[in-house]
Amino acid sequence: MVRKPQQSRSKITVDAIIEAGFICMVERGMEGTTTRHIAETAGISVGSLYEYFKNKEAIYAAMGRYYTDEVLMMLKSLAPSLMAADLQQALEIIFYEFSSLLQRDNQRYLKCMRYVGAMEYEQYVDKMEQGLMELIMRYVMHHPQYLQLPNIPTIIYVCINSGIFPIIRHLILPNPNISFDDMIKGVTRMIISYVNAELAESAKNNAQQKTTP
Amino acid sequence: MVRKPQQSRSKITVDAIIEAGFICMVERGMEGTTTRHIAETAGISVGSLYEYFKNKEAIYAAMGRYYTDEVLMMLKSLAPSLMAADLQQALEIIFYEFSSLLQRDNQRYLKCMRYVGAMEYEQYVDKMEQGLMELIMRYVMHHPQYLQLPNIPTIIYVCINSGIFPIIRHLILPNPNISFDDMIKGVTRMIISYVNAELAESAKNNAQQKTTP
Amino acid sequence: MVRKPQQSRSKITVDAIIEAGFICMVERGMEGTTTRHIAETAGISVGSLYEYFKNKEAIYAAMGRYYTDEVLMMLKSLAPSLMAADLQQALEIIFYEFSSLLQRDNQRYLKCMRYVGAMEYEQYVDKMEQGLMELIMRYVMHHPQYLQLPNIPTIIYVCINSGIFPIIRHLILPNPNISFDDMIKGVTRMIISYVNAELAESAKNNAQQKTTP
Amino acid sequence: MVRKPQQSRSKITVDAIIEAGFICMVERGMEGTTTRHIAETAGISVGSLYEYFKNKEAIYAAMGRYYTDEVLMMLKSLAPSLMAADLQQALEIIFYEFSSLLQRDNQRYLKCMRYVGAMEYEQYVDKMEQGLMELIMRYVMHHPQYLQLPNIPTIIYVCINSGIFPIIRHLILPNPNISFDDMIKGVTRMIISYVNAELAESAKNNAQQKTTP
DNA sequence: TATGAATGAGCATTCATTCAT
DNA sequence: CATGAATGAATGCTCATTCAT
Repeated sequence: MVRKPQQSRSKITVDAIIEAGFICMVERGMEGTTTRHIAETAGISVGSLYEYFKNKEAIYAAMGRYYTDEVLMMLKSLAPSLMAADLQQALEIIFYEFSSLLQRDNQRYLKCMRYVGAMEYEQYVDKMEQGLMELIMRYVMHHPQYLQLPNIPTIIYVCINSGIFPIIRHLILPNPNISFDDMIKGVTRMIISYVNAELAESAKNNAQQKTTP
Repeated sequence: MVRKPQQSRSKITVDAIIEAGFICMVERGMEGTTTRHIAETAGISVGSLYEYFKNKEAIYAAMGRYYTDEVLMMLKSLAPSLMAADLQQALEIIFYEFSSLLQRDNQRYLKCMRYVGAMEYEQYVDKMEQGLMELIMRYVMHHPQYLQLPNIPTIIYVCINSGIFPIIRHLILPNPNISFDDMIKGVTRMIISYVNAELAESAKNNAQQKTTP
Repeated sequence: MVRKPQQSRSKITVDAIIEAGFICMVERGMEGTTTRHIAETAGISVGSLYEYFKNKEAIYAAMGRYYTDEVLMMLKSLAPSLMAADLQQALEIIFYEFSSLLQRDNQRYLKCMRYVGAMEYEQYVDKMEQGLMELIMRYVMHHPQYLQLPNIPTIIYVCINSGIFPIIRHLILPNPNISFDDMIKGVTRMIISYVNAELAESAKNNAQQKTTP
Repeated sequence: MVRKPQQSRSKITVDAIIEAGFICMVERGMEGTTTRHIAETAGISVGSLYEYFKNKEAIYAAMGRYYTDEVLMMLKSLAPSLMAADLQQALEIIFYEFSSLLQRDNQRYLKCMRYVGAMEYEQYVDKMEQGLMELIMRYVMHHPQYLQLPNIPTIIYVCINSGIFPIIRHLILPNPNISFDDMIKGVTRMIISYVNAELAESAKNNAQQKTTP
């Protein structure tokens, strides 16, 4: 039996550093996290840290990439069941999976979201959005009725952002007047209403176009 | 008519410091902003800075309050025209006014939003949310058809967050495929569809209840 | 009836500042005392403080003079009763009066003694020592048997310092093994033994001198 | 025979910092001594200083311990010759050794004594007093006639403090009328007179007790 | 390749002192 | 005379980064 090639020594250390970065972020916040802490947590020396990362910034960048990859992997693994689901089910699956990803490991990624503003996070958002977009397009292909939708890019953009941010917001700062589940339900209903309304309008316009000429 | 006495020297300096804080935030980001920079920008000495603010933290807090007050004032001044408007107009007014507030003075407030995570921003969010809530409730009173809506708190929460965050997001990181106006249009349509759908369902349920017994 | 001439406005303020200096010293220690605190406590502005004293140093100097004067006044007022007392009584009077002076007003002077090292205290010590010396010489005149003592300056120096410092030390850092009263009693006995021993030796030498020639 | 490994690099640096602390204290007094000065004098950077000491306070504490240890070592090394000496010799040995310790290295320790009031010096005093106490008890054991002394703790306390402080006082502020040697002689004679007087009284009391019953 | 001691620029903050009003 | 806002040098301390071993 052939062993899988072991992760290289180097890869292991890099991962340990990234992991340590997340742990420090959770335990002490961004302001309280120093390179020393990260190195200690990773079980290496500060010197070694700089062997693997040019500077602190680079560690944060790697953490961002790591997070992005996790999201993309999650989307990929979700794809099959999403394809088979109706819109409501699909949305709920995504929302709950995403929120559970954010909360994994002591809310590791959620805690980091507080500080995304301080980083150049355009790159990560881009990649994640692209992944979502792809997934949604595949979903539309599997459910051709949505092909009638006008301005698909706009609709997708609006749905993604109106879906994701309220979730993050509620996880960071829960509102006592409204439970997380209710919020998810609300957001889902909103998106479905929107899509249905656009579909209905599109249908009406099409009918008109056929009648008018 | 007697003029109001000029702003006291003290008030002027405090304002100058807050203004300087925003300017530094715009020019150098949060990490790059030091008390020295703020003092210099405000045209005073470091020593004086500490005459007016206990510490750096206190300056950020004052900036937060200042921003919050601006938002509340904007909402207040908008109230009359909103009451007279239909839902779509009302939403568009709010969204555009808010986005222009965020972009005022070299995107001063927008740039600060990047760092809200690093502060204790619960207090500001609370006050702003409360202001919005009040306004919405007044709107509902003026437009009694919306009183039929079930789960009003949930609906309001979802609409606020699904409306505001996509705007902030697009201002910070515009999407080349979607213009700002299209996004606003989309969000507005989504909210209206949502509200209408909820209204319709509520009407149906009411009808059923009357028929069934 | 003729009023006593009031203290001049200026003298009153100077005294208030010195008083404030002592109060701050008691309440916050030397490190914690700022010119602002002193001015506030004195009920005047910082600006005025500098009208009356060249700088902080000058305030401490004035406090030192004030303390010295108090000691000298105490010695003066004690003189009559001391002259009438025997050595043991005289010593105990001085020791108890001195220790109560140090502890007056929340141990004002005792607290200051902790910091004398930081000041140029030569001048104050000189004046106090001179006052004591004078008093002791008067005592000797009233009690001629002590004129027999050899090396009077040395004996006085030793008695003063061996008497005063242990008192200060015990007041600052009381020793649980030995009460203040026991310590005073011990010091008094020691000095008396010393003086008697020197007297005895002196007498013996004198006798020898008379016999020998 | 194998040489002991050299002092570790770390121990050397720590010692250099303590040494630098004393030098700065001598050259610029407590107020004038900054962490920067200490670091410079020690030939290291401020950063390194804080590798070895948590803060400035900790440096002063180490200096205090260092001084205390020197005193204890001195007492230890003196013990054999003291045991063999009579009381007068023993006292003079201690007084001269102590005064030469205080004056070592540009009066390093003497200069520091000026500021002990500003520190929490109870701990150091405790250890030193304990060392002295032990030594004196051993002396008493070797010279059993002193076991007759009543109130031994009081006598020891008084002798220690009446012996030490006048020495410190004269070293800091010499009295032009009294030479250092004369002062030592005086203090020694005083202590001996005191001890002899107490012994005599104790003997008398014992005699009385035997006769009276 | 790994280490961790060393660096020093930089930060927030204080406070004695000045001076325009 | 009195005020207190303004000053800015100075302080203790941190931490990302380097480099000799």
